[in-house]
Amino acid sequence: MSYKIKFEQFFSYSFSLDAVIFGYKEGKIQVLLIKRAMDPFKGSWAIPGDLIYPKEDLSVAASRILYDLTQLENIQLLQAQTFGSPYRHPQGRVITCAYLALVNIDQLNAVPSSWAVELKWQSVRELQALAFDHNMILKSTFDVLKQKLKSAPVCFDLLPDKFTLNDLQSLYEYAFDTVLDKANFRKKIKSLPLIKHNEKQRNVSHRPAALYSFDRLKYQELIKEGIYRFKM
Amino acid sequence: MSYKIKFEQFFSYSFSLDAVIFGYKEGKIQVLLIKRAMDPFKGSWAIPGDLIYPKEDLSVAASRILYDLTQLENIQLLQAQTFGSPYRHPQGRVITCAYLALVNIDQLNAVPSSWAVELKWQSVRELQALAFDHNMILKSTFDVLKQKLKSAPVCFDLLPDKFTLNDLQSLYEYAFDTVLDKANFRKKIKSLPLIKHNEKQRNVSHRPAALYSFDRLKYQELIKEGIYRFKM
DNA sequence: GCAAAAGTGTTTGGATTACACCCATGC
DNA sequence: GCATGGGTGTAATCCAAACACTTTTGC
Repeated sequence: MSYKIKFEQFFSYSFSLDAVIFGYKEGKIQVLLIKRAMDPFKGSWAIPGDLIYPKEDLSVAASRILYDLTQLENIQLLQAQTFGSPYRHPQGRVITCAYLALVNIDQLNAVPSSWAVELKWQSVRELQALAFDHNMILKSTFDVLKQKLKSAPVCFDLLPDKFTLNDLQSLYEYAFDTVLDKANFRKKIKSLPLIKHNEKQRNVSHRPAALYSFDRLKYQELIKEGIYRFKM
Repeated sequence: MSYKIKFEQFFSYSFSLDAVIFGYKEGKIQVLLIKRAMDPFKGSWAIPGDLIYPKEDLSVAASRILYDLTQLENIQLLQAQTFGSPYRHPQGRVITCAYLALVNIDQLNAVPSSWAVELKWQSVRELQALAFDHNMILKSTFDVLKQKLKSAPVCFDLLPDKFTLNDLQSLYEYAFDTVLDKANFRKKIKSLPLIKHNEKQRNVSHRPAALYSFDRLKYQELIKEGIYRFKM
């Protein structure tokens, strides 16, 4: 069988990358959205994303695009699903690959730039209609996040450096839309390398909770020794 | 910031799909490879894959490409990773998305066609150097397969309709490169909806093993009721 | 003292592990 | 009978769930 289409015509696609950035604030997992200054979908909220350059590697492009639109730097991006429905972009065939990252919202300063005129964090369970097929992309990427939360200690990327055990529990409860037993949750995480600080919560009208940090070095050691495997 | 590159120039990529087909034979997980009749990598073994058509959906294209090269039809394909290193294809920028499928080798008849001159099943743990970055693609896709084997009853797609419990155990042992306790393995799978046939193995110089089938309908029911969750 | 949330201990039943043992077939 | 794998039972242990209880803070 031979091609009915000339070889050159195959080179008529475009490829874009979307950076789905997840954070955690006020008990909710939130996603970073930008308001588009250009058509198509001018004025709509969208996941930050743009076309790749000809000689750019995918993950490098994802970082560059995220920086261009939000000024965020040094964020570890992870590949999720690829979307390529022929008519997903009104101006031509654009196949897009979603990347995801988990960040601590308080420790970074996102600023809208390039064609992003505005920027906001929106909780993933209260989303309006987004540009393109971005609702679908978000849903799929959130599923990848949930998978990650079960199998790797990425929850600590979402939390501030110092957090309470109840913060940690609430994060999992929000992510999986369940209620967990406090005592059992604490037993479960006992095997994790956490540092307990002397510091405590302040200005709460109840017993203040202890503050913890995740011991990344110790975690690396445990993994290297092969004794421990994270599982939630 | 504005683009230094004209919009049209972004439409100078090509996009391909690779179909990583896994089977199970002679106690080994095998992958379907084709021998390339064209440059680049003429004569090399490769994962079946080709360029997408302009108006084609990704999964549809993956099925069409698999059919073009191997005559295999009606195979459920599942998206895995996307690979887009700028120089992975010597003739231009080709980003590729890997799909995977699990098949029963004995129940299908793959025939090399189009530019595939030859075809073979090769065990995934004894691979030679493949064309392009296909060794990397295969490794990554095999990881996805292992993930699937843990979380969904896809093992039965690899096995013949009637199989012994030892076949099933050997499959998992090969996939995860471990040795499992027979008695404990059987206890674990007791919760699975298996049909035990009256038939037995033949012409073996030891006690013949009973033959089983996977009860897909019952499995669907169990899942719908939400009582059961597959886990290995 | 009271409300509110932090934090801990105990019991129970089900799953996992290790290991020993019996069974059916061909030769 | 014996070699070869098929197939099962048991006890020890670990783990998860359910739930009750104690502690510390602000007001």
